[in-house]
Amino acid sequence: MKGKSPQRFLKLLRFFFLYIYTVSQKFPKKEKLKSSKTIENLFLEGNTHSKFPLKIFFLPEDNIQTNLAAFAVPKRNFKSAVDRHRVKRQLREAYRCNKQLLEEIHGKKFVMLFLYLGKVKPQYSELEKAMVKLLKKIKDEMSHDKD
RNA sequence: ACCGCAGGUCGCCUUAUCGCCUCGAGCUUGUUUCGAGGAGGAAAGUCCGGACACCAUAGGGAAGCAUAGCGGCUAACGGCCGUCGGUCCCGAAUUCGUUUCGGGAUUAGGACAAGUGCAACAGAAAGGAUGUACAGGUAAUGCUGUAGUGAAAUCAUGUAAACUCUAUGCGGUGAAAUGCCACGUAAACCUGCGCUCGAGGGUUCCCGCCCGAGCAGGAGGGUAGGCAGAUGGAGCGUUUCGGCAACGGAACGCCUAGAUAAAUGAUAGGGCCCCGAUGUUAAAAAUCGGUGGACAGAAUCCGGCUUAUAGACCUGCUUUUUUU
RNA sequence: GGGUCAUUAACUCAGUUGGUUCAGAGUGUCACGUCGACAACGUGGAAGUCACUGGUUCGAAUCCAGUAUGACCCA
Repeated sequence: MKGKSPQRFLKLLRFFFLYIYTVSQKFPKKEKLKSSKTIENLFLEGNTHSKFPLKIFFLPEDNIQTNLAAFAVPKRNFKSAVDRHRVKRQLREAYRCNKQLLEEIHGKKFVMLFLYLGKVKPQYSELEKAMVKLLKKIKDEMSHDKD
């Protein structure tokens, strides 16, 4: 009984934090980039940034409701489908946890594609670092343009 | 008890937080709340066989492909089971020439007495051609035997995973099939062939049958969304009966992924197992360390085959050691 | 999801259909010659389990089956 109460307190605290900071950490179907036409357009006209082991293609788009994101891992670097899939999932997770960085720029929406360039399976923490760095870079650039 | 072989089963567990997909329910009808479910034995390779769909409710012949002792199982099969023969290994008996019996492994195993091809080297001679040595025999002769060469030597020579023949089976395409809905454009332009004297199509060719006004190429324009197909099935489990077995029948119970730029995850902790080190006479316990926990991710669905696979468990057989 | 091919010396390829005489060419490489020296040229040599594993056969780079790797095609 005595041991339970601090644990409960911590739980509540965590809930509080999550509620305040991450308004929406969800990543439903609607936020996935699916149309092959827009992807082709993205490759043709989009800008790129890279921070090893990630590379991002992005393009501002007007007539969409939310940011759209897609993830890719080349078959050349990972032969096993299981490994490819796993890296993709980790990328998706990293984006999901950090996508609120982009939502602070109001008015502009993006289409983007993350490409994994490494040849070995990554640690999640490295991926997350790279992801944060890239998103911040875009944010800075875009808010600069606005001014 | 240990080692090896064969067959079979399983193939990490659990807690918290944050997510993903499907289905059901609730209402405040929304980027919501609650509940239930969410990868494999190979999902893999795509090597076979089906179901299903469309093309004539699929015809005749040719070509092509596949299979190959015999019998059975099956929706079907190139699969599986049984059995005969061949080859190899082990053991026992034996007249020690080998043969017989038992056990195991393996086997694409029809036909060269229809025709054609090929048969290196060696050898006299490799299929219509000849003849060495020795012995025997004859009226006479490679007429006969042995030796010698070779995988094979006159014996219907060997070879069909050589062409081929025989028997059997196979129409084609493949969920990117097919049907419906929505959106959009160009029913336009150029060249060739054709419109009942028939282009073209029915996915190799010919015949037959059917369809019948477009077809082929060029440049260019539009779209590349949704729903059905599509997840209840040759389904799974238990018991029992028939059968040597593969498998089949009956009864009872169960519902078990359905994505589509493609869900089934991420992070942190605990346990279990494995490896290494410390420890100990030896073992055990304990402690510390490990990007340690195989192979691998459904894509219309089933039945096989093949290949990859850390570790754990079960059954049978063999060998060695100890005890009785 | 479905289909078609390839793999021979360090590199680029013949040979494979039709089996034994069979592993060969060019480039590169090594040695020698030529030259005062180098290039070029000439002569000679080395280098391969014919991708791997089985099977058929007297005999397999070649025939058959499986595996691995690579390439290409189909809306």
